[in-house]
Amino acid sequence: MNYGVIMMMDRSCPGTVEPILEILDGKWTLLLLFELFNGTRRFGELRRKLQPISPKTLTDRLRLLEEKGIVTRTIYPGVPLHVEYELTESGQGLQPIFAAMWTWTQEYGSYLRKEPNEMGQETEKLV
Amino acid sequence: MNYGVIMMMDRSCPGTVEPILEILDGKWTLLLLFELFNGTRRFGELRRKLQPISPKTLTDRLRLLEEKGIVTRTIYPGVPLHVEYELTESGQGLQPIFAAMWTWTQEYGSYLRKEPNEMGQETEKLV
DNA sequence: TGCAATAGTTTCAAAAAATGAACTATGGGG
DNA sequence: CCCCATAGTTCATTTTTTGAAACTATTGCA
Repeated sequence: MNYGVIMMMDRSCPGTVEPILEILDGKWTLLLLFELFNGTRRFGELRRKLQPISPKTLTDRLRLLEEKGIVTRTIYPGVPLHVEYELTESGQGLQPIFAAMWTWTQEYGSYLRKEPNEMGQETEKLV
Repeated sequence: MNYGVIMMMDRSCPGTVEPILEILDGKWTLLLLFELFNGTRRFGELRRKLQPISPKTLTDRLRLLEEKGIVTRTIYPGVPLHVEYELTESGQGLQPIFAAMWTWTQEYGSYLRKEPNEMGQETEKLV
């Protein structure tokens, strides 16, 4: 049973990591970040890609990410005006986390199940 | 602008990673997992450590994690009966994700802010 | 028989998040 | 002076999540 890394982080960790879950939280955040990992995006683009997200939810999310310093918002006046959203350095720095999630899914994703006992895994024991 | 890893994962990724966010989602999940990273825990122990979580929320969380194959539940009859929760292999496999979050926080945590413009960071530009 | 200690469940209320529909703002062109 | 396209905002409603309080179940023992 090797808890190496976590042992190092010990108790200070939950508190340390919580702010990040505030960032990743929310129904659409994940898709939104993936969209932005692939480059600068305009409001309308995001709205189309994340269909059927509501414009309110999209602005809520973007404002939160902006507040946390994850994205920048650049306004281009002119007709019609447009606005571009782009990841900051710390926003791009989120990638290793997603990479780790991806690795986990590769390794253990097949263990996932929705129906209890679907794959004959035992998670309940009577001793 | 180096989107290396994500570029590799491309579009398949959001769908691939989503199941994991289902696991990590929820107000208490993070603390709960940290508690279990440090070893086997009984229901009452978890309840005390996560105070003031309600027993309902705790069972909801544990049942979800069990369903997803992240924890096992072992019942020890006898008086008084007790139940132990323990991470499965895939549950322990979540650690690198937390490690990546921890690294992110070390690197960028200081950029985080609650109040708009608190640290003089520019996230809004007019071009 | 009833109490103690464990691990829950049940029911209902409260709070938080997401949605839908309609509306605002901007400014050049017809 | 109205229209177009952009990027939102506002407000009421629905859905989801969380919580609090009280209750159930098990079983050995006094």
